Amino acid sequence: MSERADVKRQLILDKATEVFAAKGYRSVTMKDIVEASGISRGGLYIYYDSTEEIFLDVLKSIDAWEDEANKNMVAKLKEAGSAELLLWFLKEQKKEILKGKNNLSIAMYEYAFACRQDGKNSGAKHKFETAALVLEKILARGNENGEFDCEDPKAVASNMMYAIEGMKVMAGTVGISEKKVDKELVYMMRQFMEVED
Amino acid sequence: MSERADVKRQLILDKATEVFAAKGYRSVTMKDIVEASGISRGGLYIYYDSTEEIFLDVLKSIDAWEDEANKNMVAKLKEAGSAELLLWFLKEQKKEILKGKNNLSIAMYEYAFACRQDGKNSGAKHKFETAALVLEKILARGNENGEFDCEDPKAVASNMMYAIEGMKVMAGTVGISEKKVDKELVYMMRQFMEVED
Amino acid sequence: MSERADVKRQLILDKATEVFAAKGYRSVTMKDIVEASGISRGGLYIYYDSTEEIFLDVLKSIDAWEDEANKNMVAKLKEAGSAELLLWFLKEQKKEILKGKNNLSIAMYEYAFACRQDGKNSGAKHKFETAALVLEKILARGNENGEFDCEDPKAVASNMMYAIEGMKVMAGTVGISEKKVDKELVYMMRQFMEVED
Amino acid sequence: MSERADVKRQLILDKATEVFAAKGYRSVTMKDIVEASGISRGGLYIYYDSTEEIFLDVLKSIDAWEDEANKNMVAKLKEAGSAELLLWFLKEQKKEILKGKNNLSIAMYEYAFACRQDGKNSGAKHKFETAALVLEKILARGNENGEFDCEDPKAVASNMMYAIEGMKVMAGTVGISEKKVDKELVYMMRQFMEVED
DNA sequence: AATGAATGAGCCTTCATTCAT
DNA sequence: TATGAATGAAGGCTCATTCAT
Repeated sequence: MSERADVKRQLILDKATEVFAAKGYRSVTMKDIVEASGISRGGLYIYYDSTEEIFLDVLKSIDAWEDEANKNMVAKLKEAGSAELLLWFLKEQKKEILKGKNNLSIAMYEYAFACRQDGKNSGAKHKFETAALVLEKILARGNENGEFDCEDPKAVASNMMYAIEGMKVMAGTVGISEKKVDKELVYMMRQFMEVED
Repeated sequence: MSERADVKRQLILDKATEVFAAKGYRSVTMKDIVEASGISRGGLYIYYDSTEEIFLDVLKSIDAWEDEANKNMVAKLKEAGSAELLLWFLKEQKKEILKGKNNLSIAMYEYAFACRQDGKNSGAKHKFETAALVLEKILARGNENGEFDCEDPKAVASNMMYAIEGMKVMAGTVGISEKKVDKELVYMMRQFMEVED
Repeated sequence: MSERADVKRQLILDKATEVFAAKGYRSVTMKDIVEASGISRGGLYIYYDSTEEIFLDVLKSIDAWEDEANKNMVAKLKEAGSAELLLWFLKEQKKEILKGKNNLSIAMYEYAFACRQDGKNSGAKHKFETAALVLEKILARGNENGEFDCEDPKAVASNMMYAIEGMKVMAGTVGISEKKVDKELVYMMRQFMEVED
Repeated sequence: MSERADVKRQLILDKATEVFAAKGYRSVTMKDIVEASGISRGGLYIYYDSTEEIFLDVLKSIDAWEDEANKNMVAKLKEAGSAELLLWFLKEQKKEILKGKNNLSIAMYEYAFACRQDGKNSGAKHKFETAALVLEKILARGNENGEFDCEDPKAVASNMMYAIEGMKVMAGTVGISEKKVDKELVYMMRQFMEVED
């Protein structure tokens, strides 16, 4: 029953995602996931051999989801207004920032840090670069159709993503208010478009 | 006695700092620090009861050092040129970013994340805000004396610090090239001053 | 039904025999046998409840085969020459010795040792004594018809079997060369008959 | 405190020897040895990392003892009578055989079998060959001084050792009576000397 | 103060055995 | 019957922490 197994794996992934969001990467034990997912110790080992394997699968499923979202956004570049797309993009980023102490950023950084020597791919780089690229395309398109005035979309996108990354991390650790996030986003938008307060 | 003890504590702190920079916060064990500092298991417990206690002391010593540096910088605001001070400030930040996979940022985030519920103060917030404040003062002063053209120093400083924070984290995990850092810093400076390539 | 079941049991026994020969007794797990026999975990339990039960059945099937062989040999005592029978007997023993690291001797000893307290019959004693008895009969018959000159066939048979047992064990563990085995067998035969080199 | 450690190691070895003699090699767990030696789980790991390491140390200590005994015996070859030495040698072998179900032979064979592929040295071969060599020297010396009449000491020694090995294994598994052992030993001695019943 | 051996709690992993399908 | 997922007991190992010296 491959389907049955998939359902189980999905259940494990869902619960594990919560655990990683709540505890980070390193301090998560198989026991934590066993308890969160409500299956037995041995049962978990049928599907996954280590927390790392589970974490990588969590990342993969998130990646899949994000790639899909990014693809959709790029597809809409021609039809939709750039400002509209930008707002949607930033809203997503904001949502992720504000998940704050319950998002996966810290876990991802812990993991990336833990295996920085092993040449393992943590996905963090890909995630960052993909988002930057999407943002760059939105800006470039907005330039073309006159919605934005942005000399160097690549540079602006890169800078914005670093700042957003910084906010994610701060949010995940010491916290950040929604108002503060809005302020930052508006500040950044003003560099290439008019924003009312 | 007390002096002797201080010497010992300092030795432990120095070695522990290296360990935390290399391994992050969570995966550091007392054994790691025992081995790094070359004193005995029992000996270490005379001075510190846990890795957390040691880590907090590491943070404290760094804080002290940075507060000193910041105070110096503020003191120089009147005498020195703002551009000069800014360059010095950014050079320090760049240095920290480029320490990359061997800086304490990840450890600090891990710690801040680990104790985000306990209301313990991780120092990360203070560090961030202090740096932002110094930067803001530099910008404001530069505005006053015509070196910079920066409408909202507070907003600019905040944004820059988030981007710098983002770079620190990326540097500590997936890596970042010096060229890239320079590019970002130059981009940010251009918002309020002229920078040659 | 019953026949079908017998076929299955035989399949299991065959594969299990290989497993025990390769891994000994104690370190064989149900999983090993499941994998070797290609049936399911649950399926195996329909036929056998433990590795011990399987092993005992393996022993039984070997015993049955050997008893048959021994019976044949005794039956031929009158018709065939004693020297000829002896050679056949020793050739069989030699074959078993040289199976070396893939024979069941070690597994049998492990099993016998494991249940030496429980009063369970490991079959090892029976196997040894039966072989000794057959050998004794061959020697006695050879004495009668003048082929051998052996004062005490019982003692000789017993001694030979211990030495053969010793060789089996050495073969199964540290290894033994065919030349060495031949030398030993020839040496033993010379005690009661003439053997050319 | 190297001495302190040695005492502890010796205690562990002594208790572990009993455990291996009683349970063989494979089924011995660290827990068994922990319980037998009365120290804590973690404490045992200070001295040994695995049952294999302990077992190898057990073998080493036995080897050392036997090498000493063998050396003594060879040293006495000139002074003492060969028959006397032979009796002493066989008495030792008999003693070992009759330890029966509590000797280390089975454990040694289990170990040798377990690591027959890895090229690890189990010591079983060395033990066997050393004993055979000593026996051969005793026989040769007895030949020289007329106490024995033994054409080929090497062959006789080898054959005897295999038979003795066979008895050890049988004794360790299915058991053997002292009377039976005596009978076998006397039978073997008669091949080269006169023995009264 | 200093040492490092000793302790035991806790996590990892495997495996015999059961059970729903 | 047959399957293989699921369970939980048991053993391996590490590490924070204590304690005799």
